[in-house]
Amino acid sequence: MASNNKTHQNIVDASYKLFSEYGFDKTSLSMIAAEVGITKPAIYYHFASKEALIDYLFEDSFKDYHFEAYFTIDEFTSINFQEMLIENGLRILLLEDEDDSVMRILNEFLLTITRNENYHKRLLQMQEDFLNGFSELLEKGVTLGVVSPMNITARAHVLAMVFDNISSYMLMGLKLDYRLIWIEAVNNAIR
Amino acid sequence: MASNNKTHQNIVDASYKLFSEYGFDKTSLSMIAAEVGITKPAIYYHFASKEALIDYLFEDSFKDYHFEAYFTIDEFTSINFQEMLIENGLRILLLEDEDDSVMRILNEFLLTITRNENYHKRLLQMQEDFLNGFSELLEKGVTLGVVSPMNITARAHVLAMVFDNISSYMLMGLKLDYRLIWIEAVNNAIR
Amino acid sequence: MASNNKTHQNIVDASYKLFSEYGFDKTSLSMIAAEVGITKPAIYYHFASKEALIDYLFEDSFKDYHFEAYFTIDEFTSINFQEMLIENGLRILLLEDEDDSVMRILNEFLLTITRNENYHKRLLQMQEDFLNGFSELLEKGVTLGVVSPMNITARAHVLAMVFDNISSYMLMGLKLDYRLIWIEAVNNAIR
Amino acid sequence: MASNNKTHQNIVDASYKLFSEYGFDKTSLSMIAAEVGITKPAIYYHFASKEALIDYLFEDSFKDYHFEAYFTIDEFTSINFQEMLIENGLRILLLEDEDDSVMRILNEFLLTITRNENYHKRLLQMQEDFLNGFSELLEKGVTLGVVSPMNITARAHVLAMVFDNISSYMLMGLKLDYRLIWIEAVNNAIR
DNA sequence: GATGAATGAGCATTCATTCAT
DNA sequence: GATGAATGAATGCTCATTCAT
Repeated sequence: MASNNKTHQNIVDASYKLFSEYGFDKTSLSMIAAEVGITKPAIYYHFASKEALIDYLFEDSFKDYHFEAYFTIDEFTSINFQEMLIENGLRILLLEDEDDSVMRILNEFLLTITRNENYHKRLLQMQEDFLNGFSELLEKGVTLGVVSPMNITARAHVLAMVFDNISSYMLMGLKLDYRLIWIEAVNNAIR
Repeated sequence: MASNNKTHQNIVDASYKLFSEYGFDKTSLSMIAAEVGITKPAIYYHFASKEALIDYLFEDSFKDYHFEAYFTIDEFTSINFQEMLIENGLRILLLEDEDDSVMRILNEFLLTITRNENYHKRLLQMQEDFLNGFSELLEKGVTLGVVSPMNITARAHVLAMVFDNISSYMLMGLKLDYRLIWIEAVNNAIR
Repeated sequence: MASNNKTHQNIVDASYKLFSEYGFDKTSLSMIAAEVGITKPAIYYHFASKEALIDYLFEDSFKDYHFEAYFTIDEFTSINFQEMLIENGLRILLLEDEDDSVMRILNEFLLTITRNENYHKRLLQMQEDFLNGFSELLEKGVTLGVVSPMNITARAHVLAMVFDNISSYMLMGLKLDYRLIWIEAVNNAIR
Repeated sequence: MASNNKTHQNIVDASYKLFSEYGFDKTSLSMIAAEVGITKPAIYYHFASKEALIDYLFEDSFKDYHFEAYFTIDEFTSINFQEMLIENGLRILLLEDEDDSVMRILNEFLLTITRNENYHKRLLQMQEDFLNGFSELLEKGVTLGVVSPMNITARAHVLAMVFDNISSYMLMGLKLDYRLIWIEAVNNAIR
């Protein structure tokens, strides 16, 4: 699909940086070309259009954002269940160290999504991946006898919402004790 | 300050509609003028600039979005605490009936915010208003003897996150049992 | 011709100030209205158009700029001729103290003039008024026996040019010994 | 720096023509584009902005307007001094044949200058170049024993003013015997 | 693989002017 | 005498895109 050429990657990198800083609309191909150090038409050699470039970033940025990347469900046992759930979830905090770019652009997509069919479906799937992931996980907990079977779907969803919002709040710069929040949420979920 | 003129309101209405549909950047003043049925310069008679128009919408759309508009803390008693917390919170579901515009534009601001100092501060304050609101509420619950005093801050924050995300998920079109989710979250919080 | 109303004069004053500072094109009626503290359409009550306002200023600002306002030819005698010519001419230096506005706007007209038939004629007349004035003056000097008759036209023109340029150079901010320059020019002219 | 492209020069030529005819403000980029036969954005390929285009013309039009372009001081001797001064100075009359554009635009700058720091300095320098040039020239005349040493600065300045005004008056369309005027001025200066 | 040159479409903004009140 | 509201026309500028080289 993509030419595995250096310029190609430079364009992608510059795009992440600029799109996340200024948004899709306020970032022009000129800006990207300037950042890369090439001319505008050169971008067209690598991407058919601005939209195609954005599409590429969409695929690229979400390819690792799925439930199993965070929660390794197979490793959960009746003994380590609570601990695993807490530790796995706290991986989300690592985003803080990471480059803001991916988070910001992810958010950019979230907005674009409400208007763009293409992305909308894909994002709903992702969101549901997490909702289902937490549901399955809790169900496994029930099977293992470490999670109460009552309202597990609702509890899984609460968990998913908290997990989701931790990254949002971090992105916005709110300084909260996310660690404690997550632990509290987990404890409620498996209680 | 605002002319109490009909055109003024028409511009505001059209702006809500178009901005929420296409976003700030992709909505031009021409589009707004066309929607209202006036000429572009007429907008400038009512708003100094596109930015000023957006600012106006910002103030306008957030003026009723604060904790006390949802949670009437004074009416909470030891007897009705749980029930009130649940019922008050479920008001968020009413957004579903309401015009999407306000929600969408609210989201638009959320994105714009990461890049715009002006809005950023204001939104953080709003977010903190809710975080603090839930904290105070739970503290009152502790005083009333209906809420466990353990980790109340973390629990308040979990509650705030769930509350916050319910509107986001609704906006995205996810069909979940928000009622049950909220009840579950409340029960965990006051347990 | 003009309504002898206060607002009328305020508009004229504001126009002098703003036109001289920003030029005709870059000064809008809005700016003038704002400076006066009235609304734009109010200007139209006093002046039919922007052009009419400028015309008015043109007439107004040049009405006192003619040779006889500086050189009182009748008072020149064989005894005081040189002294009078010097002293009268030095009046031009007083412009320095005066508000820059008039000089600046005069210059603005000078430019506009090359493009506008209306003003062009009028300004040529003014220029010629000075050229002729100096010629007559020197001729009188010849009659009085205090000025050499050779090339008096050319010498009058030299004098006019120096006189003219003194104001230009002052306007531009050049710091020269204009006094000495004028005396030198006069001495050459009547030698 | 400048693309050695034909269009570039066409833009410059059209700009000279139109700016000198209508002034900077009343000449729009559309007009220039139409005159050249290209589209507006094409101008932006060659000049970053309207201001940048004007700057370019400023540099371009003044690059040959300095004292030494008219007066070849080294060739002045005690024998040819008067003759050289006259002949060299009369070169200014050649401007008459030349395209008005340059003179007109030069005048346009003169006005712009009173408001624009950038140009102001540069023009003052040019003016001073001539003032100093004439001073040096007369000083050389003194050294050569062909010019009286009295008030040479004032006399040099008178000369500069006459020289300067000859072009202005020609531009305005005044028909004078500039030849005789200049000769007279020179004779007075070296007398 | 990439550039120079150019274009069509569009945008936010400003301005002189008008007119009913 | 003056204002509120609006307009038509224009302006400088930007952008995504194209295409011959």
